[in-house]
Amino acid sequence: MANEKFSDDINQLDDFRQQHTGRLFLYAHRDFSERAIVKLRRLGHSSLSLAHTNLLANLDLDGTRLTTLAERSRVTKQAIGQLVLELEKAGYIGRTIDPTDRRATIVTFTVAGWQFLQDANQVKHEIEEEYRAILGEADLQTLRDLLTKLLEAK
Amino acid sequence: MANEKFSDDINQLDDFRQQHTGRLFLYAHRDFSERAIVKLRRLGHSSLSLAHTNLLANLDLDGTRLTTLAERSRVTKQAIGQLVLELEKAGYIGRTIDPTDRRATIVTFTVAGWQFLQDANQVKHEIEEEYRAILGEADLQTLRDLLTKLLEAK
DNA sequence: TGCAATGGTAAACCAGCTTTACTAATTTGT
DNA sequence: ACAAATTAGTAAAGCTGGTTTACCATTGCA
Repeated sequence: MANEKFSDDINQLDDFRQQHTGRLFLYAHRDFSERAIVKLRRLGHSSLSLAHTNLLANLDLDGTRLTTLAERSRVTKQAIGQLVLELEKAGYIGRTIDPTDRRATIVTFTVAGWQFLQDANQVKHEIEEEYRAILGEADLQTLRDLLTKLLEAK
Repeated sequence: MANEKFSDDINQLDDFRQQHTGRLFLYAHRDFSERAIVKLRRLGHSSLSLAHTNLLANLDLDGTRLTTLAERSRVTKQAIGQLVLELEKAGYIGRTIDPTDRRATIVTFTVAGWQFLQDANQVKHEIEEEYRAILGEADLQTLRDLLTKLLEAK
């Protein structure tokens, strides 16, 4: 069916076939995420993933409000709420009611959570080391800089 | 609670706070995806997104087997099956049984599907033009090259 | 005192897949 | 020639990492 109708356009297909940049971004994220999860599992952190490490990295030592965490992580408070729930189940954080505002929840580290944060940080460094081995120090930095520039221009 | 226990470690937090590369990839993909969906909607293609464009770009003019599409798109045949279903509902593709192998399905363009493919291609070019405006021609190419190198090294 | 703003929760959905488990048709090995 | 393995595809659930819509409880301000 398509043959006769579209044969004039066949030369366009070469252009269509080129992998678009969005697809490269998707695969890159998944690559990083998969590497991270494997490493976290090996360090004994099951059931948690990259998203949780991001939350913990935004937690102050003396505890942080959920809404503040949401702003810092650049996601909705509902999303943070879900991550907090999972981290709480894993025993990595605790919640207390803010005495100065009883609507608010203060999220704090536990000892296990502090260990998770350090392990997550190590994982991050390991993966970036792997990337450095592929691209070299300068090009990894270039990649990060270009992505940052692209996202900040939005 | 955390205050006394972890105060020695406070200097480590600076390192923890650095946005990891995986997060940059995630946001970059979402940025591309959002731009694409907005543009596709404006061209009259509702209910379809980036993933569908990727499938269509791998369709031969005379039709292609579902399994072949999956290999070219680098996803599972289940994933392709889902996309095919949605494209079929939208009237962009048709399916026929392969007469030489009755297990197999041949996926072909419709006229509307061909139009969608051309529109999707235009959208891709528009977004990359927007990125070019931010990074410049050379740096956009560098970004693409670095991502490709990273993914091929896997 | 009343009502909007703020902190948080609940449930459904979106995007783009994968894993697990299966059926039907075809090919291979003996 | 016929059973076993392989291949094409479907079905349903789950995963990663969120968002939107709708809501309740508390607080702040006029």
